[in-house]
Amino acid sequence: MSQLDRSLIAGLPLFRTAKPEDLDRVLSSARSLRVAKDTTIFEEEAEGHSFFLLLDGHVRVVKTTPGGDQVIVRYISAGELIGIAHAMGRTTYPASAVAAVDCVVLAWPSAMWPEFMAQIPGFGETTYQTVGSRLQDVQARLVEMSTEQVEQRVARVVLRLAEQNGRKTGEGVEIDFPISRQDIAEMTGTTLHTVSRLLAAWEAKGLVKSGRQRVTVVEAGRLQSLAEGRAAST
Amino acid sequence: MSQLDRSLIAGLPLFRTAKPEDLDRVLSSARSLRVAKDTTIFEEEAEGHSFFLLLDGHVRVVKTTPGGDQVIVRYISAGELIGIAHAMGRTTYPASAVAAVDCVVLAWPSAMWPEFMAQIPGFGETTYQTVGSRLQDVQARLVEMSTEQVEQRVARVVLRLAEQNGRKTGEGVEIDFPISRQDIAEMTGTTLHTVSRLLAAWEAKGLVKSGRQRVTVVEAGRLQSLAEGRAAST
DNA sequence: CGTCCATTTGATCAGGGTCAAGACGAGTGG
DNA sequence: CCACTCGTCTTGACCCTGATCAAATGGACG
Repeated sequence: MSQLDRSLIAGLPLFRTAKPEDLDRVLSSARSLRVAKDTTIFEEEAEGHSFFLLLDGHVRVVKTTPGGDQVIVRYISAGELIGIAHAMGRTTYPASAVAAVDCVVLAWPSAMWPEFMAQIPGFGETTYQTVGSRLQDVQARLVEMSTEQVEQRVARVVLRLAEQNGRKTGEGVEIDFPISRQDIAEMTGTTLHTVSRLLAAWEAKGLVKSGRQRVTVVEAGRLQSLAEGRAAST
Repeated sequence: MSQLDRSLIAGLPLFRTAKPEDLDRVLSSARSLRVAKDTTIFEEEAEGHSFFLLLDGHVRVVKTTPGGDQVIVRYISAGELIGIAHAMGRTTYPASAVAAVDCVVLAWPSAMWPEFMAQIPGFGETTYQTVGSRLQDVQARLVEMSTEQVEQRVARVVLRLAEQNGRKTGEGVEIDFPISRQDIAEMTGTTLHTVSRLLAAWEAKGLVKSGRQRVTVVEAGRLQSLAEGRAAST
């Protein structure tokens, strides 16, 4: 159990205003763990004994219905906290977290949450803003689900993922973790069949390139037009 | 501008742990206003100069899309705060608030928010829990929108409204503010036509009673079955 | 009594879900 | 190195839920 290096977390917005000795204290109580692709970090409804900081990788947050349907609530990328149910006065996790790729996370017992809140300058403020912006985000998606056609929703999701987790390649911006048609369907409330058809149609028009668990946005502008409901010309 | 009475807010969870002198301070800086039915309290996107406490009545929180569609994000009932964008680091309101009935609200300038947070014991904690539970709620609705049929969603909304804002009558539990088919449609992502047909069908089966801007749940149990996707027998 | 909404209800139709097969590709074990 | 297998993706056919279009009815309120 060697001491983790301060530089791991020093650059994060979350610890922007923390003092160096705070960082050391935070790290000394952290367990760091490696999480293999497709492994569950924590399960919906389970006792929320820990909270986590994603150091590297991508995690999807998933809710499962009694009927067995899954919905991907959001993707988390490196630098963000996961499992902060505690911050909202919950004792169980409201959703499951699954590694979309091999990940590295830091974990702390939830019992330490109050200590972090009280002792690390800016920590509380930042996390509450995070919760607030997640609320904004989910509300916006609720509106989209209520008012938009499937094609618009899928276009939006693909654009957002490319924006937030994109890697520039020769052909455009590629979503930099493996994402299946099924995953996109679970983010947009449709089926993998419909997603497949849409991506095929877009590819034919040159808007995207895609393959097995891989999507690249080629013409963001025209995809944006689709997302906004104006039919893309040509 | 007479001093407001302490008893107006003394019973609220929000001020549960506040001291009497805090209550007086809070009230002395409050404007109280009467808001007529269908009047807008604040407008989406507008500068968030005030936050509000709903003392009496019901308020609906509405988002409007560029295309002009409206979505009712939630209903607020007496005792809750509205317009707390500030708590989440926003400067503009993320949605509009409209009085569903004649209302009474207290208003404070947003500039006082930090003061409330710092000086009133329990205030910060309670509001953050509120934000947290709204996030939970919206996420749950996102899952429903993604996975359930229209009939289930409408059944759920009617049940929830009756539960949270119900008044017991001779026939069952009546939602105690005027609510149109259009309103229900805007909460469930469907059309007033479909809502009308569903309510008519349910009424024929004795599950509900309804009329102009009025809905009464008669057989909550069987409606619950519908909400959960099991077809209601008979 | 007239006007304005909310509501109802019928007819039509299309977006997209469901069902069914197959093709493709990546990893595995022999 | 190759055959096999399993999971992802594609694509066609069909059909159902619920949106859209259109009109009429009925209360509530001035």
